[in-house]
This record gives sequence, C-alpha cells and structure tokens, in this order.
Amino acid sequence: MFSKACEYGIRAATYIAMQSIDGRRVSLNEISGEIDSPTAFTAKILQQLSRNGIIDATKGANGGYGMSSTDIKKTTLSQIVFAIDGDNIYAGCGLGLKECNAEKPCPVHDKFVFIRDNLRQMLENTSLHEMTLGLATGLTYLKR
Amino acid sequence: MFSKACEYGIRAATYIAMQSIDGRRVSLNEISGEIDSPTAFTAKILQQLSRNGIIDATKGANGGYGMSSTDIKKTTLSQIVFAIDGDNIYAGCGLGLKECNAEKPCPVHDKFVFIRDNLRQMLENTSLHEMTLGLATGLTYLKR
DNA sequence: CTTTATTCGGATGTTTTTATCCGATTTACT
DNA sequence: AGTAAATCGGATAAAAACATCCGAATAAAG
Ligand code: FES
Ligand code: FES
Repeated sequence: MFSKACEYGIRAATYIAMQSIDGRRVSLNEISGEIDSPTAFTAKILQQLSRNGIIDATKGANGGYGMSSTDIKKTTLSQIVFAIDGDNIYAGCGLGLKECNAEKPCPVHDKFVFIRDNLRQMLENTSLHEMTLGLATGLTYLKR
Repeated sequence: MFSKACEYGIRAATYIAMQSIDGRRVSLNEISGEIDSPTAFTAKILQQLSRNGIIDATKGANGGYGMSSTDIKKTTLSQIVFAIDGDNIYAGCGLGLKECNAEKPCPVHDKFVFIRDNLRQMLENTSLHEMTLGLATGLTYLKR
C-alpha cells in the first residue's frame, strides 16, 4: 500500500508529534528506537519531512526534531504520504494504465476510484493530533 | 497498491478471458501487445497464473493461453492478486508493524481495516467475466 | 576554544522488483 | 522425419527500493 519509507515517515511523525505535545524535542536515535525503524534510513525520511515543512529539525547539541502544536493539529496523513510517496496512490490507475482516466477507464475504474477516494478522505481527515490520542492511553502502538 | 506483476497479471487474465469467450486461444505475443506489457516478464506472470490453475497454458503449435467458461465466471480478482502478491494486501498493517493485530493496533488500524476490507470485498466480488463486459462494448480498456 | 551532541548531504552498498535472453521442450502440420 | 510455433525454465541484467557509512556543518555547554 505505502512504501516502507512512507510507513516509517508516518510512524516517526506521529512519535515526534506525541513528544512535542509534552514539550520534548526528540533525537534521531530515540525516534528510530521507539518506532523500530532503521536509523540511517529514518534520517533520510526525516530530512524529507523537514524540507516539506512537516517537522522542524534543529542541528547541534539539544537539537533534534519537533513540531509546533498548531502543525500537529493541522498536518494530516495525506500530507505525509504525498511528501514521501507522491500522488500515485491518489491518482494512479489500479491496473497500471498510464493514467487513470474516466473517459477511457480500465475495467475496475469505478470500483477502484471508490476505494481510492475512501482512502484519500481517510488520510485527509486524519491529523497527527488524532494519531497521538490512543498512544498516550496505551490503546495504540507504533511498534510491536 | 498492487505490484507491476499483479497489474500485468490482471490485465492479461482479463484479455485471455475475453478472447476465450469468443473461443479464441491467445499467444504470449498477442497478450503483451494488447495489454501493453513487457513480453518476457508477462511470460513469467502467465506461468504463475497457470501453475495456480487460473489459466490454461498449452505448448506447441496452435498452443497458447485460454480459460474455460466456468473458470471465467468463477475466477475473481482476489484469486489473481493472491496468486501473485500474496496476502499482504489483505492482512498487512498499514503502518508496517510486523503484523496487523486488533489487540495491539497501530493508530490507523480501525480506519485502515475498513478500507482494506472494502478492497478485499471488491476483489472477491469481481469475476473475470464481469471484467470483460465493458471491453467488448468499448466502454473499458486494457491499455492506453 | 574545545568538546560534545546533533542533523545534513553525498557516496556507497544491499535487496527486491522488474525485465530480458536463450536453449529446452512440446505440439501440430506437412 | 523435419519444420515451425509455441510455452517452459533457468541464468542473467537493469532499475528501484531499502539501507548504511562517514565526513561536514551547526549549536550548546564547559
Ligand atoms: S483507469 Fe484504471 S483506475 Fe481509473
Ligand atoms: S495494526 Fe496497523 S492496520 Fe492493523
């Protein structure tokens, strides 16, 4: 569904958001440990998120990653997915035709667009803030 | 969403089904030409479908690929996807946790399972016969 | 000013996916 | 028997995804 990079990106952003709510800035090592992701690879993904303005990265001692509380509420999963995987999930044809086009649809177009739109709406309507709610209460997890 | 192999597999199976309805057996070259897929790679995928009993492959002159009319009606997209991509679409966690588990869910579990189940039902309820209906009338396409 | 903690950026390496090549095998037809 | 048409199966190649390494840059603290 999503690339590994995107999965790590969502998990990392969610962890950063959760800690930022408590006023804590987090380091790469803490993040990759807490979400169980390969450290160096996670660094690359965090760079992408930083360049896209989704997280704030600060170099140096007492640096690390963080998010403003307004960004935590405003940022949605769709923005993260788009920053890492691009728009092929939202726009691509389910059978791999060069473009998804209702004028010249593939045999699953109607059914596929329905599911794709469900997914898109879900991603657009889920904020990082919402993602963190279950974590604090131990109802949801970022690793296993 | 699906691998390239799976996309080609669905397109190929749909084309074979459409031609089999007209009593025509088709060759690898015709298939890859009509669905616009790399020929040799398509051959590998057709082997997988053949080994899984989804299509019938016959060697030699006047050989080629075909399907029985009962198979065309019985075979669903979910069988093709499962034969090529396995069950990770149906069972995997949306955020890449080692397994999707409602006891220890990730933050998107509920929303993701809803979409995943929609997709699964769609694939299980769509037969190859249904896939061919629009093709004959020029309403749908297998390449662009 | 030096040390320490941190991200950044480019190069590199590994694994998986995608794709090709070619000889072997099978079948039908002459 | 010989030839042509077709898939099969294994080896190989190319591209993309996944992942690591390491020196450079930056910032705080002693
Ligand atoms: S054309 Fe295939 S999903 Fe729209
Ligand atoms: S645990 Fe992540 S989707 Fe079920």
